[in-house]
Amino acid sequence: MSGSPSTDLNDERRSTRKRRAILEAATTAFLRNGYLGTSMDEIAALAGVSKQTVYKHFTDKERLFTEIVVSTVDEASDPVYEEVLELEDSGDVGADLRDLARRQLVVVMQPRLMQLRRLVIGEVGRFPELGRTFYERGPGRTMAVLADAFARLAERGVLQLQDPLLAAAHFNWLIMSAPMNRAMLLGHDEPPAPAELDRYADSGVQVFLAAYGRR
Amino acid sequence: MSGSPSTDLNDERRSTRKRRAILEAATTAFLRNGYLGTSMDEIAALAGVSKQTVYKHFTDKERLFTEIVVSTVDEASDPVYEEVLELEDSGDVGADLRDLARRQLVVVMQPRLMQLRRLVIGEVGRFPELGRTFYERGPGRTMAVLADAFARLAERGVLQLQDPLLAAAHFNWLIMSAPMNRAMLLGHDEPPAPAELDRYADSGVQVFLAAYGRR
Amino acid sequence: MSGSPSTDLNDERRSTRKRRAILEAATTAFLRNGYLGTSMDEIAALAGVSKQTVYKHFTDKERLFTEIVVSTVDEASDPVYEEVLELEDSGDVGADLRDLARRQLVVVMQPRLMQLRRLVIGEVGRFPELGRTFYERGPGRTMAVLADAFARLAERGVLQLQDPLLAAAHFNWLIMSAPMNRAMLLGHDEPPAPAELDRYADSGVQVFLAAYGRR
Amino acid sequence: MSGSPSTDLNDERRSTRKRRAILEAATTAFLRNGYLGTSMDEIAALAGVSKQTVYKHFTDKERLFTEIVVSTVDEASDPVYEEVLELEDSGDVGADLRDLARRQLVVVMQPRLMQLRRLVIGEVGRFPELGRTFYERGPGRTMAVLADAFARLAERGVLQLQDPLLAAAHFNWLIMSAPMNRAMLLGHDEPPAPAELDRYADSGVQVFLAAYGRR
DNA sequence: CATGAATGAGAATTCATTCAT
DNA sequence: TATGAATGAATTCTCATTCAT
Repeated sequence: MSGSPSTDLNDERRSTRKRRAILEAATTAFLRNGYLGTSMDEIAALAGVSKQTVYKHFTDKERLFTEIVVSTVDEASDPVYEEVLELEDSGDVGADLRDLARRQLVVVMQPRLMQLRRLVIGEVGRFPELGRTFYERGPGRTMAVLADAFARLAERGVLQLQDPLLAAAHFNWLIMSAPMNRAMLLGHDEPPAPAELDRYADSGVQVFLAAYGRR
Repeated sequence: MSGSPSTDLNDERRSTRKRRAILEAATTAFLRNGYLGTSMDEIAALAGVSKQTVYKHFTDKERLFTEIVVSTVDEASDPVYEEVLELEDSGDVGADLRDLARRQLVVVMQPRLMQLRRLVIGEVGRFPELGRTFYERGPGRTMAVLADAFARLAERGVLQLQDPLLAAAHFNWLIMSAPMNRAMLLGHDEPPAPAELDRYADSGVQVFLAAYGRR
Repeated sequence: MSGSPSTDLNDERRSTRKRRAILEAATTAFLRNGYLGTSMDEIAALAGVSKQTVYKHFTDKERLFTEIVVSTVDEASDPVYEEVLELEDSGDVGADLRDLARRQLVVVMQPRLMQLRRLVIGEVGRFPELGRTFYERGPGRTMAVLADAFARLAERGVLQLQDPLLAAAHFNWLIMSAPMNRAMLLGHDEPPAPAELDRYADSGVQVFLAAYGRR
Repeated sequence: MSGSPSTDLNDERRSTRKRRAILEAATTAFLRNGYLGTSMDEIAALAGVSKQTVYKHFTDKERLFTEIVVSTVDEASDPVYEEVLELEDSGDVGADLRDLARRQLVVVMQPRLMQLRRLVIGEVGRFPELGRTFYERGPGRTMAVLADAFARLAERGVLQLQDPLLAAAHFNWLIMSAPMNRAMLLGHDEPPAPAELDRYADSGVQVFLAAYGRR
């Protein structure tokens, strides 16, 4: 029963709802127009709240910016990270790695992540810590777990390698650099055709295995 | 003859000198602070000329920006391109490719080029054609000549490959991606230690040859 | 109940009050100094509001300008138009027309209308639609109703005419052109002496009736 | 004889040629874009001379402006004035006046004169003396000679009138006001069709004669 | 004498941030 | 608490006029 819920609860919910609306609006705007290219007015209008409310929640344009960047970095890179964690040894390394590579590429090439990458790179001068954050929670973290996985596979004799981290880097960039650099500079913001991505993934794995596979 | 030089010549020289001063100032400023983060006042002051003079020479902020970007792209990517052209077959492919890779890395990792890359990537939304220009005159061109060179080596049986362009992409990114992505995001704008670069180059070539070298 | 009025109402009133203040300031400034000769700073200062507020209400200098011109045109020409609507046949056409002519002249020669006319004419190149608006809602409309009235008088045999619109034009300009052209070019912005206006009105009507009155 | 003409003469001619070029350019620009809407740069460029040269010849923007306005007023109104001077009594006043009216309308409605009229009217606030000049050398002068002519015709009994100046005003505006007001506000800058002008002229004369012709 | 540059200011417009209601 | 207004400065661009060469 109860009847109308307490005003406090309502307020709290309204507040968090607004907060989320602001975060979404800010993310959209910043990803599209960059830090300087986005105005607080724009964000407030897009979120459907007053500017005051924006400031109440985030004190600062800088603060709002770093907040949305950090949370978008996490949100976008977690799936990539988790893919790697799930890497299993089915007995056919080639198949396993191809599978991993394909899935990773799909996630990494999502428009939102591409835009985020551009945003962070473009603002490295102004916000160096955001670059570091992006690197560490993104490629850095991915390559670190990948290195762990490779080390385990090497112990079992499935791969042959001295430096797991180097191997992880090679794997990572062999697969992603070509499409990513194209997308980054050519502005292909629709995710590339899956078939094309698969080709990149498969040929990358092939090169990787020629160097690191069992002879 | 001789005596004092003609006024016309002086004027012409003064004009081109100023033009160059503006270009340099603009390049410095844009590379450091981005498109929106740079004001025309700043550029004029840095160049030691009046704002009018800037506008007389370049009509527009946009125009000035694209001009400096395009010319910096050329200036910075030409050396990379020429390295590849000079690739010769000394009988030891490994040595040849290592040599090429090392030299390429040094040029590509120059701070100025890194900043330019950041600048262009950060402004792809506002200036898509600059992204295309950068890609085509930069990595695109490099990989195209590299593919040609690889095709020749394959004809002589020195390399084994089906798709020269794919091989070129693999070579290119195997060598450059790791340090470049670090530098791009971590803002290491001093060129990385040569020894470190050499390691990246050598290990990249090793992987490449495992896949594409004669068995 | 009652007590202090609600904030919403206050806001609304404050907002519309400011809006009106801006419109008045803009009208004054534009009428006095023309479109280019008036700055937004000036208008804001004159209205006692901030520049932002001006822009919030009107987006644009152009928009503000056209808005004040259109509304001033209406406000100034409506009385002229209504004079004509009230034209009645008292049995003495001469007296009726003289009366109409005198009253019309007084309204038309008001300083504000003179300045508006100058403003619009001077900006016809930049704002052609304003010229059209002025013509249609001003002399065009007046002459159209006048033509109707004349047609009715002709039906009753009080006037003799073939082309009511032509007769209306003759009436209109016979009465107004002489003083209007003087005022327009000589800048007499104080309304001319009524006695003088009456002479213009009466002699114009006399000529008109010589041509269109019953013989 | 002679050979190459003296440098002095050449200079002088070059100078006057440039002066004329500047005047033409300024006239074009001012008539098209108004006083504030025209920049000295624009004029210099249009005249194909340097800004310095413009200033050497005319000291000031104001001076240049008043100069071109005054000379354009004369150049444009002289023909109107001369038409009236040539008014002769052929025995058929109606024909004579119709002839005069038609010719006057054609001259007065020329685009250049329309633009000049707009320009002067629009700038009356800034340059009141130009308004006066325009009035005096334009309609004022025309009506003055017209009044003289009418006085002579009245002496010979061809017209009946008390106040020649008033009759002249009536004649003048009866004929010109309708098309001129349309053109002034509707921006018809191509001269109206001659047939249409003739209708205005003829009907105006008809009304005039009904009032001032011999009974 | 004429060209390019400089000056110094002022235009329109926008912004981040803070009051007042 | 949230809205409209204000602040105060900055930005791009343009202008009339004057030096210097």
